[in-house]
Amino acid sequence: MGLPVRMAELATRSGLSVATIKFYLREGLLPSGHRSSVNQAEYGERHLERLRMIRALAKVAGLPLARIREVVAVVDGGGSPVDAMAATQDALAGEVGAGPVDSASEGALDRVIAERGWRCEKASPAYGAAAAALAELEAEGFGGAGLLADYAEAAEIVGRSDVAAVAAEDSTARLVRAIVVGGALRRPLLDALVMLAQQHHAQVGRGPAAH
Amino acid sequence: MGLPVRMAELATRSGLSVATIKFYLREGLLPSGHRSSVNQAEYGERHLERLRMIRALAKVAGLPLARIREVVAVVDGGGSPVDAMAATQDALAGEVGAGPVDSASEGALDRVIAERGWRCEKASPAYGAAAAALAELEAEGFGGAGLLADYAEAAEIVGRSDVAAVAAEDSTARLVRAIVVGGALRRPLLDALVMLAQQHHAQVGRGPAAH
DNA sequence: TATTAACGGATAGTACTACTGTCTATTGGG
DNA sequence: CCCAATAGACAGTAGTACTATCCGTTAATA
Repeated sequence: MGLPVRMAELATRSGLSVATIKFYLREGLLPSGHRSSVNQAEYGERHLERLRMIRALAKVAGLPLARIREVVAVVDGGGSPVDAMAATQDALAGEVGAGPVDSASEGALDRVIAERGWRCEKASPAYGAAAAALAELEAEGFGGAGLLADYAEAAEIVGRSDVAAVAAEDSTARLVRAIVVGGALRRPLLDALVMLAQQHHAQVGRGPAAH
Repeated sequence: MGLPVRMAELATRSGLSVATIKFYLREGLLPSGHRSSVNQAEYGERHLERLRMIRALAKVAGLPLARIREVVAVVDGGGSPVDAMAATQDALAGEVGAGPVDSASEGALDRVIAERGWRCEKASPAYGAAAAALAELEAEGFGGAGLLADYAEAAEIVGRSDVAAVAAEDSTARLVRAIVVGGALRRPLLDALVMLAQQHHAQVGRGPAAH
């Protein structure tokens, strides 16, 4: 009943097919098991955890396997927490920064960053993604000034809460894992909660609900 | 210099290839131009706008074309604002609800919804997505009670701001467009701002920056 | 008016991602 | 001793998002 186990049981425990696990091994997402002979290997708790992490990052956070590989490399690599946050944000922000830079929206972004006294990296993909998203919103005609301020207020709450949650971890390994996995998994939660709040405010805006 | 124009100029103005525009026509993402003969059609401002909208939804919001088709159908179809919000949330939430339902995390979600007095649809994909994301977070060991409350607070700010921004629209057509396009494009902005806030709080947490 | 470039429409092909299936040589467990 | 399981290699598949080519027609131009 206890680990370590062989391939077949790893597959049943994880709910994945043997073929898929082999694929993840080939792709460098899952480390090899402990080889006990030329055609036998044993897999432990960490392999099961890793598989759950891969599935969560792929299905919940929607990351492509190439990004997940970068992210698990940081978890495995024993990098610093700062490295872990940078790698996670790189994975989540994607290649967004390549869009056309709109100086007006970048100005608005810089203004709200200055108002809040945020210290953040202008060269980071997160900054590029924010500028690109804001430029696109304004190009489509939705760029209210109050909106950005409200969003920054909400982002401040979430960012503070995230850092506080992560700072409670004791070991560096757990801290790095919390930054990476938490960073990727908290985002869909926030997005879904925003949709629920929209539902509520849309109803309230139309007057009290009919029973 | 003014519109209407023919295919070649629509391509240069939109920055897309003729082949890509033909593909979007085939896929029902872009309505046909006004036919002036059996092999001639003229495209107007709305086609250019539609192309910008498709690119924004695809590249900024990261939606697959099948979702974009649903979304533009609502914009074109003259549905009610409620329909528009439902369709937008369906497109953004995806098929997340299919995950294993964890009753503990669903209880925590219901509790925070009740605390805030939110009126929202438990059958909506947004609720399913929130429950799934929360269950996954707890499965990975990151489920602090304070975190969910903070997230709900942030979501409330954003949801209120979104509804207020959208309510300012005058015509129903513009309102529907604001709900759909705004709903899809504001999300990456919030996500990027959260990452910037994380950067800030991570630095503050480690003491004042070295110059 | 003759020509040619662009047009709409159809079909086929390509690049990429994420698997899935099959084959082979080996070997541990019954 | 034998057979199901294994590691490893490689080919194949399904889905998404285009991209290229061809065809018959026609608008613009020389």
